[in-house]
Amino acid sequence: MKTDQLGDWRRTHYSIEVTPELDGNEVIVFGWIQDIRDLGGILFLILQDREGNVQVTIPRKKVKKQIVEKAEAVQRQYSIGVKGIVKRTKMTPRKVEIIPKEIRVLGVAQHPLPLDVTGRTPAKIDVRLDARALDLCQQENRAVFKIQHVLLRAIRDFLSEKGFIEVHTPRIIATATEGGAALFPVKYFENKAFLAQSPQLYKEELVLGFEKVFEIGPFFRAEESHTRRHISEFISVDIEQAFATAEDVMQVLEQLVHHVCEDVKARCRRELEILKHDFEVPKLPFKRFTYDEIIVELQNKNVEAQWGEDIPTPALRTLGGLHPYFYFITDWPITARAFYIKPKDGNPKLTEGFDLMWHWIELASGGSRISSKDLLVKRLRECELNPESFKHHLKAFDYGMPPHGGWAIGLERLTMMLTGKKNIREVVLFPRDRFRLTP
RNA sequence: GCCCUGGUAGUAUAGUUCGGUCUAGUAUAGGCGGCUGUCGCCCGCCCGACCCGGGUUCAAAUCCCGGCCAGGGCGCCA
Repeated sequence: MKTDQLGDWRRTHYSIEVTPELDGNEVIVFGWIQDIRDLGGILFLILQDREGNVQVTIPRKKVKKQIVEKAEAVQRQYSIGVKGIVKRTKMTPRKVEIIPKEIRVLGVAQHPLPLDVTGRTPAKIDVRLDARALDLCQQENRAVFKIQHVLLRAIRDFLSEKGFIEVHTPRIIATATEGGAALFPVKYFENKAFLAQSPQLYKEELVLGFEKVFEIGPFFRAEESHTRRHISEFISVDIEQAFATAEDVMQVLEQLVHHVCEDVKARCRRELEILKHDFEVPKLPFKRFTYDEIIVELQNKNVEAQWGEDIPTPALRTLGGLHPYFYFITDWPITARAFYIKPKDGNPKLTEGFDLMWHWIELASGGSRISSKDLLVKRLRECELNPESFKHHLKAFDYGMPPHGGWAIGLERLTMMLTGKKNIREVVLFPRDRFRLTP
């Protein structure tokens, strides 16, 4: 089918801005055909744009032949423009409809479509992700990312207000020796390089010049994980602050979470309604449990949890049942934390590291950092890492490294919490996981 | 990497227990026709599928073996 030119048409209103008060006015709307109901003498087109939808009503005998021809030619998901007169009516849920004066078909769709755009026959996640661009035309799926957008803005506003400066550290790094997660290797001219798994070392170096920094960006982990909460490419929100303790940055974190919950609740009422999801704004301060307290609690429940180890997933699920909201786990054993986390004064078996939990999900982790070069070198060796590989990083500790601390929160996990989605893939536009590299 | 479950039209499902009733049912999408107030419109007709390979059997969507793919869980995971 031949499409029309956009010409001099420009949108005057989004679908939801077409209200009964505009009765009699001429509007131009653009969008996609979501549904067609042809009753014979009268034909209804449901036009959807990113904000919602509006009905275009075509009484066959009362409008020009050109309009009837266009209306009969369109199918679901065609993009069209409609210039028409707004009519107040009792016949539609939104009490308004548009009687077209002209329709322009701007984009055609191949049928059958890979999934039902009305959502009446819901497709499975795998099918949806294969046709993600189309999947995101459904308002429920779009609502997730509108919420994420508001969330990101709230984070930036909050941290900027608190005096943090937004920075960007390299995604391409030289050494794979930070320990922990597996890295993706990349070819870097004649050298081997890796995709960064975190901005940790860089953000620590940056507290020298900037004192308080934050970064929001993607990081990469080549883990074999196959769960609903792991992906290979994820967005991390990181902060690092000079002259601060673990408790100081925990307060920044809980205030941030509180702030974004309030903000999303206030600004995304419609999206939350679409998602049929609600949450309580958490009270401050969040509960704090030491690692020891948690281990005792688990042992009292006869759940297996070895002191000194990370808490196994089944045990975390139990914890989620016992503490069904936000809480911190503090004072982790040194054996379960990264080399740069500061050991606790007076008890070198423990650290000033913490995790922020939401139910059984690890939302964020952070802590005070080691600021003494000698101690950092000692810890590297204990963790069987080669200090030589960290020589550039260690240099920063020769320039007056202050006591500092920070944390990292997984943006997708926070989005899951705010949207009620149970699979992290739902809150990533084009997720990358162990078995998915496209689209 | 390990374990569990699954793979039936474009989509979503029934059928697999215990092989034959399956010429594989249903809904929705798509095609044609009808209908002037629908809003999951309705009515009639049509189109369209058993993941791939091998095996057992008179007979396989159904049982067995191998493969591929997917979902979930575990481990791993700053």
